[in-house]
Amino acid sequence: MAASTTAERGREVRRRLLAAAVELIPERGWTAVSTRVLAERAGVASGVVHYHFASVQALLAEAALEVMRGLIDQIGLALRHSRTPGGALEVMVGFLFDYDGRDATSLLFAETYLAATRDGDLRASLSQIIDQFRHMLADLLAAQHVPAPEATAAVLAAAVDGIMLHRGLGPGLDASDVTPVLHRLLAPAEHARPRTRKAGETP
Amino acid sequence: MAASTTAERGREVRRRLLAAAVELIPERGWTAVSTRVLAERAGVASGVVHYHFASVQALLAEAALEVMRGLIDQIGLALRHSRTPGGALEVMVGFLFDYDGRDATSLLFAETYLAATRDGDLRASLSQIIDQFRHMLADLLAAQHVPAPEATAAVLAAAVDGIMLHRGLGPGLDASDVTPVLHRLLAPAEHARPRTRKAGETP
Amino acid sequence: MAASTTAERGREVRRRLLAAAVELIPERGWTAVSTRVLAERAGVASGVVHYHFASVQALLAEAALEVMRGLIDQIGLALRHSRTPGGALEVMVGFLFDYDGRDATSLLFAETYLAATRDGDLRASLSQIIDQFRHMLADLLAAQHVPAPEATAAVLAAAVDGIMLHRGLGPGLDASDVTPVLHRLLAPAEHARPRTRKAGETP
Amino acid sequence: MAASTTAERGREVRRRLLAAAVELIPERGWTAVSTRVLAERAGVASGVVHYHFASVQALLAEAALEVMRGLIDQIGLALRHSRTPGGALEVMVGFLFDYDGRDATSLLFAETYLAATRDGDLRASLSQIIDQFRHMLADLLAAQHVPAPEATAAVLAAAVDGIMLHRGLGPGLDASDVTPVLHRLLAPAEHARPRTRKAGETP
DNA sequence: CATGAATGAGTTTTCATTCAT
DNA sequence: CATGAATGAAAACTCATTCAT
Repeated sequence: MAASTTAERGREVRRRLLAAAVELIPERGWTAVSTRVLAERAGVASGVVHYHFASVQALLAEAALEVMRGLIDQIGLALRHSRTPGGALEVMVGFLFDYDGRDATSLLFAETYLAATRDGDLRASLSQIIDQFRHMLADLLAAQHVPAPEATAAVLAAAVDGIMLHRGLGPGLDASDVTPVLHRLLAPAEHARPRTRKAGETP
Repeated sequence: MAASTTAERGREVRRRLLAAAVELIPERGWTAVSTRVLAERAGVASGVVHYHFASVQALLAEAALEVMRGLIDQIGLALRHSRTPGGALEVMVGFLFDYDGRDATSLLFAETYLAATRDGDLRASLSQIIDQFRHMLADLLAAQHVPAPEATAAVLAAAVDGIMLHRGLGPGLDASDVTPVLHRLLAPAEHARPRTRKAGETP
Repeated sequence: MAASTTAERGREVRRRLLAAAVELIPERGWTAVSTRVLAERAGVASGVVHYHFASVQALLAEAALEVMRGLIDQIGLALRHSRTPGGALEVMVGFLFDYDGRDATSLLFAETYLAATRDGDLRASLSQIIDQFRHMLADLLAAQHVPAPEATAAVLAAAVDGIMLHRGLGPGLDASDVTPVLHRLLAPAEHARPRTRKAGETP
Repeated sequence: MAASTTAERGREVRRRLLAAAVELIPERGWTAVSTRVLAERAGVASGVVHYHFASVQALLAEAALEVMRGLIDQIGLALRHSRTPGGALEVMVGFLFDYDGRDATSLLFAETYLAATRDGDLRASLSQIIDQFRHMLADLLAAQHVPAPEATAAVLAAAVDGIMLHRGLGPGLDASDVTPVLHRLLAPAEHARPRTRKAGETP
C-alpha cells in the first residue's frame, strides 16, 4: 500500500512469480511448470517472467531454494533449543511428520533434489544448504557427545529425506514406529559402557 | 536363430523399447523422454511405440519397474545369504555404494520415485515393491532378533534411499563413514548390555 | 500424380518447403523467414517444417545452395561453349545483367553470402561452390592463354558479385558501360607487347 | 569536462548508443541487434533508445552510415595523394587488405549493404555514399587519363566490395595475387604502348 | 505388425515499443 | 531527460498421438 513506486510494484510482481513457482512445483512437477502457468498464477503477462528472471529454470531454482533455506533455518532454530541428542531428534522427527510425503513441501523438496541432478548450479546451491545443515547438526551432536557426529548428522539428514520420500508412496511409516528406531542412531553413547576418551580424540 | 516369427520380432522390438527407456530415463529425465527419442534409440519407427504401449508413460513405468524389481530381487538374494544383522547391513551398504548417486541406476530410482508422485498406477506398483522389500528385510531382521523389525526395516530402506539421494548432490558420504553409523540402527540389543570395547574399535 | 505413396507425398511436401524458402528469402530477408511463413507458403502445418528439416536454418541453407548450384552450373555450361576470353566474359556479363540487383535471384545470392558469415556450415558449402566456379573459370581462361588465370578468375567472380551488390543500390551500372571495362581484366595478353613465354610459366 | 549540462549528457548517451550499434551489428548481425542489447552495451536504460532515436532501425542506419562515410572519407583522403592510376589502386587495395572479410568493418559493410535492400531510406543514403565515392574516384582516374573513368570507377568500387565479400568465405584471395589483376582495369593506356619489362617485374 | 508423415498445441525465450513515474 | 517495468505478439522448436498405407 501507500507509495507504490514503479520499482516497488516491480519487486512485488517478482515476489508473486516466486510464490507462484512455490505453488506450482509441487502441483505440477518441476519440469511441467511453464512460463504460461507461472504468469497466469501470478496474474501477470507472460513476458514478465523473462523480464524478471533469466529463465524459467532460474526462477524455479530461486523459489525452491528460498523455501528450503527457510525451512532448514526454522529447523536449525528449533534444534538450538534442544539440550539432549534425544531432544534434537524429536525436533527433526517433529518437522518430518508435519508433512506426509505428499504435501506441497515434501514434494517441493523431492522435486528440487531431482532437478538438482540435471542442473549444476542448482546442485551446487542445494549441496551447500545440505552441507550447512549437516555441519550445524553435527556441532549439536558433538556438543552432546554423540560419537562420529559428522557421519551421524549426514546419515540422520539422509534418513529423514529418505523417510519423506518413502512416505510419499503411501502409509506405513508412522512417527511412533520410526522415532524409536531413529533414536538408536544416537544411542551408543548412552548404551555403551563408559570409557575414558583421550583429549582431542575424534569419536 | 530359429523361426523369427512375426510375433517374435514383435516381442524383440518391445524389449528394445524397454531397454531404450532404461537408458533414456537417467540420461534425460523422466518427463524429457519422448516418443521420437525412444524410437530412435531402439532403432524402430516412431509409430511403434504406441503400437506396443498404451502411452509413453506406460512404457516408462514398465521399464523402470522392471529394473527396480530386478535390483531389489538381487539384493534380496544376497540378503538371504547373510546370517547376522551386521551381515545384512553390509550387503545393503555394499549395493548402495556400488552407485554414486549420479549414475544411471541411482537416477533411475530417483526419477521413478518422483514420477510416482504424479502417477497413481506407478505409485501403487512402486509402493508394492518397496513393501515387499520391507517385509523381506523385516523377516530377516526378526530372525536375527533385531527389535522392532518392521520399523527397523522401513527406516533402513528409507535411509538407504535418502543416502543415495544425498550422494547425488556431491561427495561427503563415504561408505567407511556411513556404515558404522548405520550399524547402530541394528545395535541396541547388543549395545544395551554393557560390554568392553577394544581399543581402536569404531563405535 | 498416380501412385502417391506416403513417401512420395512426403518428398513432395519437402520440395514445396524448399521452394517456399527460395521465394521467401529474397522477399523477406534470410533472418525474417520464419517457420510460420514457410509453412503457410508451402501450404502445410507448422510442425511439418521441423519434421523434414533439423532447423529453419538448415532448410534455408539447403534451398539457397540448391539454387546457387543450379545457376552456377548453368553459367558453367554456357561458358563451355565460349571459345575466346571475350566470349567467356560476354557469357558472364550476360547472366549478370539478366538480373538487376534487386530481383529475387540477386537478393538470394546476397542474403546467402551474408548468412554465410554467421553460419559455419553454410560458409563451408558456399565456399566450395565458389571455389568450384573459380577453378572452372580459371581452366577456361588458362586454355585461352589469359595470364594468371586463377587470380583473374577470382577477381572476375568477385567483381561480378560486387557489381550485383552495387546494382541493388540503384541504377548507374549498365552493361554497356561495364562490359568494356571488365574486358580489360583479360586484356593484357592482347595489349602487352608480344613476348615469348616459357611453357608453364605463371605470369 | 566543464559544465556537463543535461543536454551534453544527452548527447553523450546518444554517442554511446551509436558506438554500441557499431560494435553489435558485426557481432550479432543487423537484424539481431535488439534494444535491450544496445542499452546494455551502452550502459543506459532500455527506454533511452527510443528517446533518442525513432526506432532501432534508424539508430542502426545512422551508426552504420557514419562509419562507412568515415572510412570512405579516409580512402578519399589517401587517394588524393596518389599521382598515378597505379598509385590510386595501391591505396584501395591497401585498404581492402587491411580487412580480411570477416572482421568487424567488413561485416558492417556487408550487413549494411543487405539491410539497404530492405530499407528504402538506408538504401538511398548508402547509394549516395557510393555515388560520391565513384565520382571522386572517377575524377581522379580522369585526371590520370584512364579511359572511361566513370565506368572504371564503378567497376573498381564494385570489384573491391566483391573481393571483400568473397574473402569472407575463406582464404584464397591474397593481395599479391589480386593486385596485378586489378591493375589491368587501369592498364590499357599504359599497356597499349609497347614497353620493355624488366626481369622479375610483377605485371 | 510396422511405417513414417502429419497434426496442432505445446514449450521457452526474445522483441520493439509504450508509458507512468 | 531518463528510467525500467510491462505488454503481447512472435520467434524456433518439440511433442504425443493419429492414421493411411
